[in-house]
Amino acid sequence: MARDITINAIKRLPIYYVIFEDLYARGVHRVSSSELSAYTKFTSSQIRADLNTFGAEGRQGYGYHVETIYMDLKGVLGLDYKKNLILTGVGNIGQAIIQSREFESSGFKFIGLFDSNPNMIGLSFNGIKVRNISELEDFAKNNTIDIGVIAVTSNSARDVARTYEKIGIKAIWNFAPTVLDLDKDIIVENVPLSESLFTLNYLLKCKNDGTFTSDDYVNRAKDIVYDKKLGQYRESKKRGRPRKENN
Amino acid sequence: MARDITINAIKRLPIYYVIFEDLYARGVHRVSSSELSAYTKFTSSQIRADLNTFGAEGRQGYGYHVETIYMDLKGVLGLDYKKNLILTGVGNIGQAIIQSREFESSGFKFIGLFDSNPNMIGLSFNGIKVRNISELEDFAKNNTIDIGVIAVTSNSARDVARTYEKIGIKAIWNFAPTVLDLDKDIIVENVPLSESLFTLNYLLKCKNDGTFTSDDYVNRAKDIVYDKKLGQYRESKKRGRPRKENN
DNA sequence: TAGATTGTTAATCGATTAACAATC
DNA sequence: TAGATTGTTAATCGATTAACAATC
Repeated sequence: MARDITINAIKRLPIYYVIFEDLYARGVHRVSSSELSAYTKFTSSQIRADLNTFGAEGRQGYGYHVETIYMDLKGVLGLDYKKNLILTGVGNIGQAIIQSREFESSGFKFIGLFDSNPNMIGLSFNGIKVRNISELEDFAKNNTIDIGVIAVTSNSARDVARTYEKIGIKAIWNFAPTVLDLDKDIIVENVPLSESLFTLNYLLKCKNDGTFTSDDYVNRAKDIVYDKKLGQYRESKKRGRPRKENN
Repeated sequence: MARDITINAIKRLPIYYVIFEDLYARGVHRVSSSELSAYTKFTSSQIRADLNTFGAEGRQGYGYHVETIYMDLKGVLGLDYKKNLILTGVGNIGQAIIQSREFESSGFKFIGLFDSNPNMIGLSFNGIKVRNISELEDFAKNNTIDIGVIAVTSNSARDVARTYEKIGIKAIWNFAPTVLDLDKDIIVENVPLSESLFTLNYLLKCKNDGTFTSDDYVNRAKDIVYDKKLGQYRESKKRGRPRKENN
């Protein structure tokens, strides 16, 4: 039976997908939850629970059939059909995304590129011509767009987002460090580059500080909890079923 | 008194920092937890609790003094002193990172760029020459490196990581979609681009599916829980102190 | 002062996990 | 068969949040 699924579990599914894609490409046929645990650092219990959320079936004594689960995950995540993407802002990040081969095998295809810089307009990337952003509305009338990517600088991100909203785009992948204030029914996924760097730096500082005494805390294999009574950071207690007493 | 702090709260601190930086730059002097709630979609309770984790002081009836908290956050996150970065892989993503102005004001400074492509070696970005990656070990002997950035393709990411490990780098910002298997005392922050796109796509699919009936679920202002009894997704119940009964 | 807003507590839900029966 | 590993339950800890006294 399907189990409870939460946003936390949803965010782990792509992680499993990437691993299964790799296993499949390498010709691995079966994998157990404890092997997956080694790859992900999640507990094997959690992995079994997560895979169960979408009805993945393993076999006792065998584990999971890589191809089956890979295809299941493709289906669940919607990576088994074609998605049309457009991108605005053909700068460095934009070009990196367009030219990445990472997304093709999961059905993502760029069909339009836009920029406001006259030097960029007319150039081609991956066989796709860069158009003036003013042509976006017309383009949208003649093409089905599933996802809009924003790869412009912070200043113009809001304008681009509003244009996307106007032409009916319902999903936005945003690389600008800007909070977009859009209609509620538009899904936005931000890629918070600086936040990621700041977190890294903070953990490094804590390590150098001696704020954390175990490397496990820093690597976040374990959760960190500040214990008021101890007056210091400690590994969080395991949630879940308590370990059996040894007598 | 300092409150419990966990990895979840730590990850929110950079979010607050970015907001306070923006408020400060715009000359805003004070901000209340409920205003911050509007920006972040976190509850004002959570914001007050989070700011308390590092001893930030607000004033009743006034809120938080923007400059004070901004400077406090800088100190807490270690963004008030200089960090030396090197980067390997001066491709599109690499160039995007080097040329971003986003990190400078928080003390991050690139001091070395490396690549294995002969066409890149010798070029300069932001006044920094690209060196052959074979020079990295020597470079490390003569320079203090705080953070190593990996912006190469998946194939060579593990090699670069091992070189970083060898020369004693303790913090790695990894853009390659590759799990790095490094010594426990090295902190790795991955930037999982494809996972982010896959999550976006999944939420879009669920929306189109009708799997979620409220836009709030999709935008994740609310947590999503699959309720077995209802047989459908619903908003998760509020944790925390229960609402007072109205009689 | 009156109004606003913090700091903190008390309470609850959900995430997580060890165990183990089931079974391939 | 014997061994391995799943699927699921039962249990617990932590994250979260409404409330409200304190106080600027």
